[in-house]
Amino acid sequence: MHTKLSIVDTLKKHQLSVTDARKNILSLFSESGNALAHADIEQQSSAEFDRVTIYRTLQTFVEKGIVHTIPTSDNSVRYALCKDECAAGHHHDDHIHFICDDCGITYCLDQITVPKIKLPNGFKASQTDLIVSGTCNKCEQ
Amino acid sequence: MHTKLSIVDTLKKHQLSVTDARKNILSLFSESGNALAHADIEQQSSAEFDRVTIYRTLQTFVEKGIVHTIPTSDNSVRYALCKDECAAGHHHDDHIHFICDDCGITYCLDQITVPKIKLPNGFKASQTDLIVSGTCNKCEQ
DNA sequence: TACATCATTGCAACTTTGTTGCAAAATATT
DNA sequence: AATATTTTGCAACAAAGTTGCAATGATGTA
Repeated sequence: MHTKLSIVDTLKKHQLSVTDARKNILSLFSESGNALAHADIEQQSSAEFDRVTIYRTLQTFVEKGIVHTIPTSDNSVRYALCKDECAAGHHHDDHIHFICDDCGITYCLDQITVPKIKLPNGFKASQTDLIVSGTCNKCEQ
Repeated sequence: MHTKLSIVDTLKKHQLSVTDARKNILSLFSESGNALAHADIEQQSSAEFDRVTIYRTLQTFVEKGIVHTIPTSDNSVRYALCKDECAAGHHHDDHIHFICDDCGITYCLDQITVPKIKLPNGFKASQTDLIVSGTCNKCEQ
Protein backbone atom coordinates (compact mmCIF):
# COMPACT_ATOMS: atom_id res chain seq x y z
CA MET A 1 0.00 0.00 0.00
CA HIS A 2 1.06 3.53 -0.78
CA THR A 3 1.71 6.08 1.91
CA LYS A 4 0.70 9.51 0.71
CA LEU A 5 3.74 11.55 -0.22
CA SER A 6 4.37 14.92 1.37
CA ILE A 7 4.60 17.98 -0.79
CA VAL A 8 8.37 18.03 -0.52
CA ASP A 9 8.73 14.33 -1.23
CA THR A 10 6.57 14.65 -4.31
CA LEU A 11 8.85 17.33 -5.68
CA LYS A 12 11.99 15.38 -4.87
CA LYS A 13 10.59 12.21 -6.35
CA HIS A 14 10.27 14.04 -9.64
CA GLN A 15 13.77 15.49 -9.42
CA LEU A 16 12.65 19.02 -8.88
CA SER A 17 14.36 21.42 -6.56
CA VAL A 18 12.17 22.41 -3.67
CA THR A 19 11.21 26.05 -3.88
CA ASP A 20 8.60 28.21 -2.23
CA ALA A 21 6.58 28.63 -5.40
CA ARG A 22 6.45 24.93 -6.13
CA LYS A 23 5.62 23.95 -2.57
CA ASN A 24 2.94 26.58 -2.41
CA ILE A 25 1.28 25.83 -5.72
CA LEU A 26 1.44 22.12 -5.15
CA SER A 27 -0.25 22.50 -1.79
CA LEU A 28 -3.00 24.55 -3.40
CA PHE A 29 -3.82 21.49 -5.44
CA SER A 30 -3.86 19.04 -2.57
CA GLU A 31 -5.85 21.38 -0.38
CA SER A 32 -8.47 22.09 -3.01
CA GLY A 33 -8.78 18.47 -4.06
CA ASN A 34 -10.18 19.54 -7.41
CA ALA A 35 -8.78 20.86 -10.63
CA LEU A 36 -7.56 24.43 -10.84
CA ALA A 37 -7.30 26.88 -13.69
CA HIS A 38 -4.30 29.11 -14.04
CA ALA A 39 -6.53 31.99 -12.97
CA ASP A 40 -7.50 30.21 -9.75
CA ILE A 41 -3.89 29.82 -8.78
CA GLU A 42 -3.11 33.37 -9.71
CA GLN A 43 -5.90 34.65 -7.49
CA GLN A 44 -4.85 32.56 -4.54
CA SER A 45 -1.20 33.47 -4.71
CA SER A 46 -0.78 36.48 -6.92
CA ALA A 47 0.61 38.51 -4.05
CA GLU A 48 3.30 35.94 -3.51
CA PHE A 49 4.42 34.90 -6.95
CA ASP A 50 4.84 36.43 -10.32
CA ARG A 51 2.45 35.40 -13.07
CA VAL A 52 5.37 34.09 -15.07
CA THR A 53 6.43 31.82 -12.25
CA ILE A 54 2.99 30.26 -12.14
CA TYR A 55 3.05 29.59 -15.86
CA ARG A 56 6.45 27.99 -15.62
CA THR A 57 5.61 26.00 -12.54
CA LEU A 58 2.47 24.53 -14.07
CA GLN A 59 4.36 23.68 -17.22
CA THR A 60 7.04 21.92 -15.22
CA PHE A 61 4.45 20.01 -13.23
CA VAL A 62 2.79 18.79 -16.41
CA GLU A 63 6.11 17.74 -17.93
CA LYS A 64 7.12 15.87 -14.81
CA GLY A 65 3.80 14.14 -14.49
CA ILE A 66 2.74 15.79 -11.25
CA VAL A 67 -0.40 17.29 -12.73
CA HIS A 68 -2.39 16.65 -15.88
CA THR A 69 -4.39 19.01 -18.03
CA ILE A 70 -8.12 18.91 -18.63
CA PRO A 71 -9.44 20.30 -21.90
CA THR A 72 -12.24 22.83 -21.70
CA SER A 73 -14.49 24.70 -24.08
CA ASP A 74 -13.81 28.07 -22.55
CA ASN A 75 -10.13 28.48 -23.23
CA SER A 76 -9.12 27.98 -19.64
CA VAL A 77 -7.41 24.63 -19.32
CA ARG A 78 -7.64 23.08 -15.87
CA TYR A 79 -4.86 21.31 -14.04
CA ALA A 80 -5.27 18.49 -11.55
CA LEU A 81 -2.98 16.29 -9.48
CA CYS A 82 -2.02 13.03 -11.06
CA LYS A 83 -2.15 9.73 -9.26
CA ASP A 84 1.18 8.49 -8.02
CA GLU A 85 1.61 6.22 -11.01
CA CYS A 86 1.99 9.06 -13.48
CA ALA A 87 5.52 9.47 -14.69
CA ALA A 88 7.26 12.21 -16.63
CA GLY A 89 5.93 12.47 -20.13
CA HIS A 90 3.50 9.64 -19.65
CA HIS A 91 0.18 10.25 -18.01
CA HIS A 92 -2.21 7.54 -16.91
CA ASP A 93 -5.24 9.56 -16.08
CA ASP A 94 -7.93 7.73 -17.89
CA HIS A 95 -10.60 8.91 -15.54
CA ILE A 96 -13.50 11.17 -16.27
CA HIS A 97 -13.66 14.87 -15.55
CA PHE A 98 -16.79 16.68 -14.56
CA ILE A 99 -17.16 20.44 -14.88
CA CYS A 100 -20.07 22.04 -13.08
CA ASP A 101 -21.78 24.70 -15.16
CA ASP A 102 -23.04 26.31 -11.99
CA CYS A 103 -20.11 26.65 -9.62
CA GLY A 104 -17.38 25.95 -12.13
CA ILE A 105 -15.68 23.31 -10.00
CA THR A 106 -13.86 20.66 -11.99
CA TYR A 107 -13.90 17.20 -10.45
CA CYS A 108 -11.73 14.22 -11.21
CA LEU A 109 -14.09 11.27 -11.03
CA ASP A 110 -11.39 8.72 -10.35
CA GLN A 111 -13.83 5.86 -9.87
CA ILE A 112 -15.09 6.05 -13.42
CA THR A 113 -12.73 5.05 -16.17
CA VAL A 114 -12.92 6.11 -19.78
CA PRO A 115 -14.33 3.31 -21.95
CA LYS A 116 -12.12 1.98 -24.73
CA ILE A 117 -13.05 3.52 -28.05
CA LYS A 118 -12.72 1.72 -31.35
CA LEU A 119 -11.38 4.22 -33.88
CA PRO A 120 -11.60 4.05 -37.68
CA ASN A 121 -8.74 2.38 -39.54
CA GLY A 122 -5.53 4.36 -39.49
CA PHE A 123 -6.35 6.37 -36.41
CA LYS A 124 -4.16 5.72 -33.39
CA ALA A 125 -5.06 7.07 -29.96
CA SER A 126 -2.42 8.35 -27.61
CA GLN A 127 -4.79 10.02 -25.20
CA THR A 128 -8.47 10.05 -24.46
CA ASP A 129 -10.29 12.74 -22.52
CA LEU A 130 -13.87 12.48 -21.42
CA ILE A 131 -15.34 15.65 -20.03
CA VAL A 132 -18.87 15.72 -18.70
CA SER A 133 -20.47 19.01 -17.84
CA GLY A 134 -23.70 19.69 -16.01
CA THR A 135 -24.69 20.20 -12.38
CA CYS A 136 -22.65 18.79 -9.54
CA ASN A 137 -23.98 17.27 -6.33
CA LYS A 138 -23.42 20.46 -4.37
CA CYS A 139 -25.29 22.72 -6.76
CA GLU A 140 -28.22 20.42 -7.27
CA GLN A 141 -31.29 20.89 -5.05
CA MET B 1 -34.34 12.12 -46.27
CA HIS B 2 -32.68 15.47 -45.75
CA THR B 3 -31.51 17.57 -48.62
CA LYS B 4 -28.37 19.41 -47.67
CA LEU B 5 -29.09 23.03 -46.92
CA SER B 6 -27.28 25.75 -48.79
CA ILE B 7 -25.19 28.26 -46.90
CA VAL B 8 -27.88 30.90 -47.24
CA ASP B 9 -30.69 28.58 -46.24
CA THR B 10 -28.80 27.50 -43.15
CA LEU B 11 -28.48 31.09 -42.04
CA LYS B 12 -32.12 31.84 -42.74
CA LYS B 13 -33.27 28.71 -40.98
CA HIS B 14 -31.61 30.02 -37.86
CA GLN B 15 -33.11 33.48 -38.23
CA LEU B 16 -29.86 35.17 -39.05
CA SER B 17 -29.53 37.92 -41.59
CA VAL B 18 -27.38 36.91 -44.50
CA THR B 19 -24.14 38.84 -44.55
CA ASP B 20 -20.84 38.43 -46.33
CA ALA B 21 -18.99 37.54 -43.17
CA ARG B 22 -21.44 34.84 -42.17
CA LYS B 23 -21.68 33.33 -45.62
CA ASN B 24 -17.94 33.33 -45.95
CA ILE B 25 -17.13 31.85 -42.57
CA LEU B 26 -19.87 29.26 -42.84
CA SER B 27 -18.54 28.14 -46.20
CA LEU B 28 -15.07 27.79 -44.72
CA PHE B 29 -16.53 25.17 -42.42
CA SER B 30 -18.34 23.21 -45.09
CA GLU B 31 -15.38 23.34 -47.43
CA SER B 32 -12.90 22.21 -44.82
CA GLY B 33 -15.14 19.48 -43.48
CA ASN B 34 -13.24 19.47 -40.22
CA ALA B 35 -13.19 21.61 -37.12
CA LEU B 36 -11.55 25.01 -37.21
CA ALA B 37 -9.90 27.12 -34.57
CA HIS B 38 -10.46 30.83 -34.44
CA ALA B 39 -6.90 31.25 -35.70
CA ASP B 40 -7.58 29.08 -38.76
CA ILE B 41 -10.48 31.25 -39.75
CA GLU B 42 -8.53 34.39 -39.13
CA GLN B 43 -5.75 33.21 -41.41
CA GLN B 44 -8.09 32.24 -44.19
CA SER B 45 -10.06 35.45 -44.15
CA SER B 46 -8.15 38.05 -42.19
CA ALA B 47 -7.87 40.28 -45.21
CA GLU B 48 -11.61 40.29 -45.60
CA PHE B 49 -12.98 40.56 -42.10
CA ASP B 50 -12.03 42.17 -38.87
CA ARG B 51 -10.92 39.96 -36.01
CA VAL B 52 -13.83 41.18 -33.95
CA THR B 53 -16.30 40.13 -36.61
CA ILE B 54 -14.93 36.61 -36.55
CA TYR B 55 -15.28 36.45 -32.77
CA ARG B 56 -18.84 37.65 -32.93
CA THR B 57 -19.78 35.43 -35.85
CA LEU B 58 -18.49 32.31 -34.15
CA GLN B 59 -20.29 33.24 -30.98
CA THR B 60 -23.54 33.72 -32.88
CA PHE B 61 -23.13 30.42 -34.67
CA VAL B 62 -22.64 28.61 -31.36
CA GLU B 63 -25.68 30.29 -29.82
CA LYS B 64 -27.85 29.46 -32.80
CA GLY B 65 -26.70 25.88 -32.92
CA ILE B 66 -24.94 26.10 -36.25
CA VAL B 67 -21.58 25.08 -34.87
CA HIS B 68 -20.47 23.43 -31.64
CA THR B 69 -17.29 23.84 -29.67
CA ILE B 70 -14.69 21.20 -29.03
CA PRO B 71 -12.66 21.45 -25.83
CA THR B 72 -8.89 21.31 -26.15
CA SER B 73 -5.90 21.22 -23.86
CA ASP B 74 -4.07 23.96 -25.66
CA ASN B 75 -6.39 26.89 -25.10
CA SER B 76 -7.58 26.99 -28.67
CA VAL B 77 -11.16 25.80 -28.78
CA ARG B 78 -12.21 24.32 -32.11
CA TYR B 79 -15.53 24.90 -33.82
CA ALA B 80 -17.33 22.45 -36.07
CA LEU B 81 -20.58 22.32 -37.97
CA CYS B 82 -23.48 20.80 -36.14
CA LYS B 83 -25.77 18.22 -37.65
CA ASP B 84 -29.07 19.58 -38.83
CA GLU B 85 -30.83 18.45 -35.69
CA CYS B 86 -28.99 20.89 -33.48
CA ALA B 87 -31.16 23.75 -32.34
CA ALA B 88 -30.39 27.03 -30.67
CA GLY B 89 -29.06 26.54 -27.18
CA HIS B 90 -29.35 22.80 -27.38
CA HIS B 91 -26.63 20.80 -29.03
CA HIS B 92 -26.84 17.14 -29.88
CA ASP B 93 -23.31 16.42 -30.87
CA ASP B 94 -22.56 13.33 -28.89
CA HIS B 95 -19.98 12.11 -31.31
CA ILE B 96 -16.30 11.75 -30.76
CA HIS B 97 -13.66 14.26 -31.72
CA PHE B 98 -10.20 13.31 -32.78
CA ILE B 99 -7.31 15.75 -32.74
CA CYS B 100 -4.18 14.73 -34.61
CA ASP B 101 -1.00 15.58 -32.70
CA ASP B 102 0.89 15.65 -35.96
CA CYS B 103 -1.07 17.77 -38.40
CA GLY B 104 -3.43 19.35 -35.91
CA ILE B 105 -6.57 18.50 -37.85
CA THR B 106 -9.63 18.01 -35.70
CA TYR B 107 -12.07 15.40 -36.97
CA CYS B 108 -15.67 14.83 -36.02
CA LEU B 109 -16.04 11.07 -35.96
CA ASP B 110 -19.78 11.06 -36.49
CA GLN B 111 -20.06 7.31 -36.77
CA ILE B 112 -18.91 6.73 -33.23
CA THR B 113 -21.19 7.82 -30.44
CA VAL B 114 -20.16 8.63 -26.93
CA PRO B 115 -21.04 5.80 -24.53
CA LYS B 116 -23.47 6.65 -21.74
CA ILE B 117 -21.64 7.36 -18.53
CA LYS B 118 -23.04 6.56 -15.12
CA LEU B 119 -22.23 9.46 -12.82
CA PRO B 120 -22.12 9.47 -9.00
CA ASN B 121 -25.30 10.42 -7.15
CA GLY B 122 -26.25 14.06 -7.45
CA PHE B 123 -24.32 14.67 -10.63
CA LYS B 124 -26.40 15.51 -13.68
CA ALA B 125 -24.88 15.60 -17.14
CA SER B 126 -25.94 18.15 -19.69
CA GLN B 127 -23.13 17.52 -22.11
CA THR B 128 -20.47 14.93 -22.71
CA ASP B 129 -17.33 15.52 -24.73
CA LEU B 130 -14.97 12.78 -25.72
CA ILE B 131 -11.75 13.94 -27.28
CA VAL B 132 -9.22 11.47 -28.54
CA SER B 133 -5.82 12.63 -29.63
CA GLY B 134 -3.11 10.75 -31.43
CA THR B 135 -2.17 10.16 -35.06
CA CYS B 136 -4.73 10.38 -37.85
CA ASN B 137 -4.96 8.15 -40.89
CA LYS B 138 -3.22 10.69 -43.12
CA CYS B 139 -0.21 11.15 -40.87
CA GLU B 140 0.32 7.50 -40.13
CA GLN B 141 2.76 5.55 -42.30
C1' DT C 1 -37.59 50.50 -55.83
C1' DA C 2 -37.09 53.62 -52.13
C1' DC C 3 -37.53 54.24 -47.40
C1' DA C 4 -37.27 53.42 -42.55
C1' DT C 5 -35.81 50.24 -39.17
C1' DC C 6 -32.97 47.17 -37.22
C1' DA C 7 -28.81 44.32 -37.13
C1' DT C 8 -24.06 43.85 -38.29
C1' DT C 9 -19.48 45.45 -39.14
C1' DG C 10 -15.05 47.89 -38.54
C1' DC C 11 -12.35 50.74 -35.92
C1' DA C 12 -10.11 52.24 -31.86
C1' DA C 13 -8.94 51.59 -27.49
C1' DC C 14 -8.45 48.61 -24.02
C1' DT C 15 -7.92 44.30 -20.86
C1' DT C 16 -6.38 39.85 -20.28
C1' DT C 17 -3.47 36.06 -21.28
C1' DG C 18 0.74 34.08 -22.54
C1' DT C 19 5.97 34.40 -23.94
C1' DT C 20 11.03 35.59 -23.82
C1' DG C 21 15.62 37.27 -22.23
C1' DC C 22 18.28 38.45 -18.61
C1' DA C 23 20.04 39.74 -14.09
C1' DA C 24 19.27 38.70 -9.20
C1' DA C 25 18.08 35.45 -5.85
C1' DA C 26 17.49 30.96 -4.12
C1' DT C 27 18.61 25.99 -4.18
C1' DA C 28 21.56 22.18 -4.56
C1' DT C 29 26.27 20.23 -4.61
C1' DT C 30 31.00 19.78 -3.16
C1' DA D 1 30.97 27.76 3.34
C1' DA D 2 31.89 28.37 -1.54
C1' DT D 3 30.63 27.28 -6.11
C1' DA D 4 27.67 25.66 -9.73
C1' DT D 5 23.15 25.24 -11.19
C1' DT D 6 18.18 26.37 -11.16
C1' DT D 7 14.62 29.19 -10.41
C1' DT D 8 12.49 33.58 -9.93
C1' DG D 9 10.99 38.37 -10.90
C1' DC D 10 11.10 42.08 -13.83
C1' DA D 11 10.52 44.35 -18.07
C1' DA D 12 9.16 44.34 -22.38
C1' DC D 13 6.62 42.33 -25.61
C1' DA D 14 3.15 39.47 -28.51
C1' DA D 15 -1.15 37.40 -28.90
C1' DA D 16 -5.91 36.77 -27.71
C1' DG D 17 -10.21 38.52 -26.42
C1' DT D 18 -13.64 42.47 -25.15
C1' DT D 19 -16.40 46.80 -25.46
C1' DG D 20 -18.57 51.12 -27.22
C1' DC D 21 -19.78 53.58 -30.96
C1' DA D 22 -20.35 55.40 -35.53
C1' DA D 23 -20.94 53.82 -40.20
C1' DT D 24 -22.45 50.46 -43.12
C1' DG D 25 -25.39 46.89 -44.77
C1' DA D 26 -29.63 43.85 -44.56
C1' DT D 27 -34.56 43.35 -44.19
C1' DG D 28 -39.47 44.30 -44.42
C1' DT D 29 -42.97 47.45 -45.97
C1' DA D 30 -45.10 50.78 -48.68
